[in-house]
Amino acid sequence: MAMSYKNWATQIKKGYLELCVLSLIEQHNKLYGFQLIKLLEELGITMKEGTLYPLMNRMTTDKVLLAKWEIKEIKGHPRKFYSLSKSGLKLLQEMKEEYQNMYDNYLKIGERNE
Amino acid sequence: MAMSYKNWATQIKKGYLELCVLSLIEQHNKLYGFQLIKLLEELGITMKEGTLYPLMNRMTTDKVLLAKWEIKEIKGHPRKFYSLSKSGLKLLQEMKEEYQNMYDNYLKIGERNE
DNA sequence: TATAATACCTTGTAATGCTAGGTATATTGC
DNA sequence: GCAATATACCTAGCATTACAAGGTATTATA
Repeated sequence: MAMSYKNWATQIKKGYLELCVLSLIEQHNKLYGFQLIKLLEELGITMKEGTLYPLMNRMTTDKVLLAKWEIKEIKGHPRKFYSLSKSGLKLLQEMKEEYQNMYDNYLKIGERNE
Repeated sequence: MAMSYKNWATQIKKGYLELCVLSLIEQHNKLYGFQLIKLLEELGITMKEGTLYPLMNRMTTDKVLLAKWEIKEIKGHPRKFYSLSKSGLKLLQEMKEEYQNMYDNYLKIGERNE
């Protein structure tokens, strides 16, 4: 048998997670990876490390994000902070519009008479 | 260079298209493939044939959809009509909840004070 | 007799979420 | 002192799927 659509949530997450990550970074100005995972979790959005870190690296390579290591004041593992680049901000605006469009179009399906 | 996120719309479409297709079939009771493409287009949702037909076949194999050929009254190419199975209807309800959840969680990112 | 529209299908490619592992640092409990 | 946990980051490989680009068949139009 194929896979009984247990992975539907996985499918739709592609792209959605990028949108949420960029939105969070926009709101907080800068964030590091582990922090992002925690913040997303608080919002009810699950994102595994194996998903986040490759995503952050891709977006950094593509100059959507700027990355900067920071040594913690006293101790602990260094943190890699991400912030939006100019093109990243522009991309985010486009994503937001597109995402809103998709949601609005979805809602149209249920509409019959008005 | 990687790919400058031209395909973001492609990413997020995974899963979203399944939701829209199932919703449309629910609303119309039964639909055939070509008709679905037209209906989606009217709603502003682009879905290519090379995407739709494999999707319909997957969902039929997985018993989410029931398929039935119909010969047109007089002439023309036969049409394959799809309708929701019992499990398909259940799946759709779950998808709708999940999708709404995702949208609500996304909106939470922007919320600061209330 | 082309061309276009309807209506369905398939092969191959590119892209990515997740599993399951790994490394390193610091704190807490025994 | 030492095991366990938490923090913080990383990677290889797998499974999945939207799309491009091709195809077949039927009917209407120019």
